[in-house]
Amino acid sequence: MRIVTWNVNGIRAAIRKGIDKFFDKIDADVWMLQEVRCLSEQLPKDWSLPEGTEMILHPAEKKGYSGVATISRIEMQELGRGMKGKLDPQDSEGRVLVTRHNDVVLVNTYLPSGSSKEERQQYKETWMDQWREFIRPLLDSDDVVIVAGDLNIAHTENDIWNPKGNAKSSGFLPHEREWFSDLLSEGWHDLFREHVGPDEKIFSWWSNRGQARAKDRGWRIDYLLGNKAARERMKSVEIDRQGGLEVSDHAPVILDIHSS
Amino acid sequence: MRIVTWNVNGIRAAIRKGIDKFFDKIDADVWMLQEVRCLSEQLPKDWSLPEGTEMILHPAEKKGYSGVATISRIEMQELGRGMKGKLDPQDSEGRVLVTRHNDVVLVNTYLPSGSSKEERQQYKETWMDQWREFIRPLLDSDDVVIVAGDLNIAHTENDIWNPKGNAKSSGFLPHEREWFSDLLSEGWHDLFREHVGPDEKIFSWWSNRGQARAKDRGWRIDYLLGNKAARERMKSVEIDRQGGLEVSDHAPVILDIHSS
DNA sequence: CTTGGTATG
DNA sequence: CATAACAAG
Repeated sequence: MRIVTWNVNGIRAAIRKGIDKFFDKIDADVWMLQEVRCLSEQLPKDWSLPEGTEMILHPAEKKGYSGVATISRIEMQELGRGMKGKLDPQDSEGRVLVTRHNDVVLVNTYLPSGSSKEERQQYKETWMDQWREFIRPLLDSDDVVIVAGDLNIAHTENDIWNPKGNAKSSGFLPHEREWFSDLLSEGWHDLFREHVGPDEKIFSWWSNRGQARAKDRGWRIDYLLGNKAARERMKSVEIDRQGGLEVSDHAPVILDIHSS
Repeated sequence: MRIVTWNVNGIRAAIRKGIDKFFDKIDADVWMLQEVRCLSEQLPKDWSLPEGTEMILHPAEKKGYSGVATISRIEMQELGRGMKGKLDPQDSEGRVLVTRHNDVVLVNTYLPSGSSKEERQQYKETWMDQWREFIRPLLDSDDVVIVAGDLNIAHTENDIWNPKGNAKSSGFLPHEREWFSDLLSEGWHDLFREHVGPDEKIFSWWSNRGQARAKDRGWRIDYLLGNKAARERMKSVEIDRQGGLEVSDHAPVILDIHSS
């Protein structure tokens, strides 16, 4: 079974740039997309989902902003939207979508960015704490649980091109990195990192400014985190850098798990 | 002496699309541009005016909106901005710029559009009346006086592709057309119309919607109006339809006058 | 630098 | 349908 997370940075732009080619090429069972920036009714009329798939789209209330969607070619059951917490009980920003696909539970997540203003950084941090609480009960499930998406945090110095220069950047602040470490201490597995080992510097996002993409000045902020059952079923994880060139400023992160 | 009026629909876009080619090709002494939608400091750093010319730019206060500019390769003296009336004494929308070029006085005008909402139609009509008062004293000048620009009104049935279907459209309302007739009764000469005669249907603007440009479904709303002295010096007037294809949704209107 | 929304024409 | 500002990332 193949599961992918991808921040598409506007699904309509992604469609124009040929996202379909990647749907075909990567041939996944489930796609968790973030930042779709689109309501269902805004999808181009002449576009259709990959053959045999269905999509659950959970948009933000604000048009053209945020929003996640999960596309599946295996039976999909919606388990919920949002975190039911006090911060944003209706998940008006379209950031969390939970689905079940047989014995696999997926939490498609788009964690807020804090880089625009201090107020949003505060929001991000409150959100982070609430999300950690929200996913905690899933840790001990016997189901394969994968919480994945754009978490807007690079964890280690090997998850960012220039750790020194970004020590004060939102997304690489010491307490954000600690929060991430705590998450792993609780029992979540950073599947890509565990698959490739601690030393690889491989990124999933590159700024559009300057020559960041060409010079591979990126960050790894797109994750697949798994519980014990997921870790045991993991076969391989890779990042398709090509998708981060042609379609989005993020690359798809691809997980293969052994069948049950 | 060659004098041109042209609504460029954003001078920065016009520069990208090759307005310089038209500066060279048409080789005018004075250009009256409307809808420059630009402050001086926003002009591209790598762009320069045609050799030997100077420009007076009178922008709107609101960024990216309206604004007129006059470019001259002969000595130019600024006579004033705005109409000094009560409607908009500072001409905050950048709609009127008066210049002198030896014995020629030019009133570069961008008359408000009324098509967005009724409130703007009211504004347009008040503006029209005030402008007529403003230019009236220039009628009896011994100088050549040319009031020109985008007047946002098609005068006769030969100034619009579909007079029947537009009888209720702002820009072709009966009272707007009457206002135009009154202007001519006062003594202003519609130089293009007097040059080509009453029967020609030649337009200066085409909507960007549909196939209006391809099907020549246009309006003549860009004018050069002259006083008696101007009428006597008139040699020819033509509309360069090519400029309305390659650079703007409006075409340049070109006046040649005999030298004094 | 790019997305998408909006105001204006 | 196009220009340009803007908010957001």
